[in-house]
Amino acid sequence: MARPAAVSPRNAVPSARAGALYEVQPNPAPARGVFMRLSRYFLPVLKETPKEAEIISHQLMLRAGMIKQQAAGSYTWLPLGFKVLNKVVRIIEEEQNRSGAIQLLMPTVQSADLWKESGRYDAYGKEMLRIEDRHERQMLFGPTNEEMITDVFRTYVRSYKDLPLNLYHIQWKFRDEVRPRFGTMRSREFLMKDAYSFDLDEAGARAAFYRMFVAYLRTFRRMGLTGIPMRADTGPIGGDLSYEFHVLADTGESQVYLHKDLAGKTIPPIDTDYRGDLKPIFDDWTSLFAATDEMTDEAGFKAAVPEDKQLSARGIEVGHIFYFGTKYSEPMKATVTGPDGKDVLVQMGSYGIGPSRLVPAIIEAFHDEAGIVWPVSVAPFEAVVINLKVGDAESDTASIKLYGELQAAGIDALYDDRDQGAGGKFATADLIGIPYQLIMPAARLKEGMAEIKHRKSGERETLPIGDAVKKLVALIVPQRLDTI
RNA sequence: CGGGGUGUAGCGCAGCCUGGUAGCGCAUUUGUCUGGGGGACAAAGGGUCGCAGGUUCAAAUCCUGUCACUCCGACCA
Repeated sequence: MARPAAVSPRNAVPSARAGALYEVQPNPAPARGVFMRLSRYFLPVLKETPKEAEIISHQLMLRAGMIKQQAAGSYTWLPLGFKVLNKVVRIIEEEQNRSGAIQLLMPTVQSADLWKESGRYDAYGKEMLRIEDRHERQMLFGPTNEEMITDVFRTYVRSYKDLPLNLYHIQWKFRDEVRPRFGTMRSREFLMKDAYSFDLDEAGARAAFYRMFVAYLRTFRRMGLTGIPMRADTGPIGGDLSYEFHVLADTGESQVYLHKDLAGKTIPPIDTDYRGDLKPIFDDWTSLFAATDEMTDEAGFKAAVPEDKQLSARGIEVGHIFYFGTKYSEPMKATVTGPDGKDVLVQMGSYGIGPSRLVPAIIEAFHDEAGIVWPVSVAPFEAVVINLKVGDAESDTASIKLYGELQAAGIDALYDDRDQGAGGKFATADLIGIPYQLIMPAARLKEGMAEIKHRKSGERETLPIGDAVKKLVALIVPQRLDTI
């Protein structure tokens, strides 16, 4: 958006380039629906819970008509689910772009050759889905893209002046998990945002890491979550630059231990300068203890955190960022010419977020007995107009008018015009988790009154029809969290 | 990959042990009523019982094989 398309990497001046890269970008308007009549929409909700669903998010995603299983660990995203997934993706894109990362798109099916170069073709094991094409060439459905992005990089980038560079894409991946489960929380085919940073030296790589660290804090917060960074295993690379981001939820797959204060910590604001030194923010967050059971144990935790600040919980891993130096640039010979005229191997890092896992993670965090309770920022619809007496001229007219006004006010709204009882409509609205229900009670329309139900609190308020749209806008807009 | 479980109508299930030609609830269709928490009444449609063999006069049911899904464990965004 902000970056001139014609700038050749080769000629780019670092300072000018950095300016373009790290400019704070305005948020594009959220996608709005067209006239969305529920009677004409495709929303196959289920009254009963399919037996295969074990955890609440999986059950609710099936019941709310968000997903349909097609095979073990592989799902169709039905319209409602896809809408949420896209909102999650949009937030990720906004925060990645804001941090200076640049989006591209790499293929899902890759040639085995690249993987042989890095040595991972043999190392990866059965999780990698290997395919043979008609010419009997070895292909694979990508489980990740380090090799490919390194190939892109080495093809075009020659000079240190083109650094720093962070390229990301959001693409479907496939890992042939032995045991997929929990719906899209752990599917074989899954959507992943993976970013890859390229820097001249470790100091640069560290700065790139901090940028992603900050972007991640902001990304999860904007979805209503607190993503807590936890020191993770760095493997053979070593160092301190590997963090997993976990969302706390009872059904989380990992046991996590953390300092209580992390759970309510304020994130870096929208005007955080990504060109500046972000180490203080990193230090601030990482000075408080947080680790998975892979990195610590009960005893270590108790020794590190004062008793009244100890929080032992379950966590869902929703992101992982790490620095791996020259692990791929070395075997794949990705070098740039430094200021001294000598070629150096680029320092790389990679940064993943799983949108298709975030959707169930958000549901794990936000639901009640009646169904999902979406945060506004990722809700499939921000509000639903419930016409309680479809077919009644007065009721229809008033409902359609208000729906139109909501749309005009930029609210992503749904109109429930199904010809059925009130109970069914309420149950559906609650189940699919629309944050605000604008209820049109036939009996009170004559008096010019309507009702707003807050999904989260259950609170209902009756108000003049003329005030309803204004009120909903005032409630919804701040909760989009797109200016925090 | 080791150990269990399950495949019967779109979904949830019964029937299987003790073979006799398939049933319940929800959903769907039509009509009437209803209209503030999955409403009522009436009528209707929908299933080669996962698949392939075998036993038998006869198989959803018994036997063999196979496929799929799923749960527990080891592994993972």
